[in-house]
Amino acid sequence: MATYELEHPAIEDITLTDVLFALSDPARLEIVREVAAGPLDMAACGATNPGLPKSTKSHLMKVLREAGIVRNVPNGRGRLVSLRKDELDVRFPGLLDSVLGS
Amino acid sequence: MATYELEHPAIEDITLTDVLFALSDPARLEIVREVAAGPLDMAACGATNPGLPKSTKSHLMKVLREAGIVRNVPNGRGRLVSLRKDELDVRFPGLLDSVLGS
DNA sequence: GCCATGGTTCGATAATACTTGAACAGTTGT
DNA sequence: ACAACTGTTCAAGTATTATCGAACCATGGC
Repeated sequence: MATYELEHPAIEDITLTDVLFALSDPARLEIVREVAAGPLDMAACGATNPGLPKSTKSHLMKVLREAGIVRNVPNGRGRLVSLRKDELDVRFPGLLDSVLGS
Repeated sequence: MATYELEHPAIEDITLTDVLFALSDPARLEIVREVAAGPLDMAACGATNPGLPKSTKSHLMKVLREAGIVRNVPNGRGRLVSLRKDELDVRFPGLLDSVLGS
């Protein structure tokens, strides 16, 4: 069947509280930090959490994606994860930089 | 008995994830916005939530206080709530401004 | 001292969120 | 087509958090 894309919220539907909640978990925040440097294969990120079950990692990623923080697109056999930085910087100016800088 | 002060975390014990979590709830974020303008009697804040039971409000305030976002000191018969802005600005530069500005 | 006022704490219940194995779905390579 | 590989979804169990009445505590005024 066709490559299946996951749902991503439109930039205007992203809420501040959902973003803050998604970032309030250490494991998720760590993923965001890793991805902040540039897009990463899903298999590659989460290096700090080696034994993490894949279903758990998938769920963490889902929360980040549904909050509008991360974009997750099919890439070959796996998926490429990237930070929606430009969009977030417009929607919540300075937020990402202050969080990642702390 | 003596005036009872509540526990407040030292600035260096405040964690980013706890702060983000405390701010990720709409009702708590609203309280922070109200207090951002200046210290407020506890009875005065929460104007947007008229029917809120006092035990619930007390709990919301506790989460904000334990996260290190708010200071809560006895004031006459009631309590005065204030934002720990100066401290937070040192610990997490730009964070509060970007959250409150969004 | 006594009462009214303003908040905290406790306890029980409801609602959310997290974790994980197992089953399933797409893609690549042979 | 088949097998290997990645990741998603489902479902069930666990854990954390929210809610709110009732009881309690401290203060101020009388």
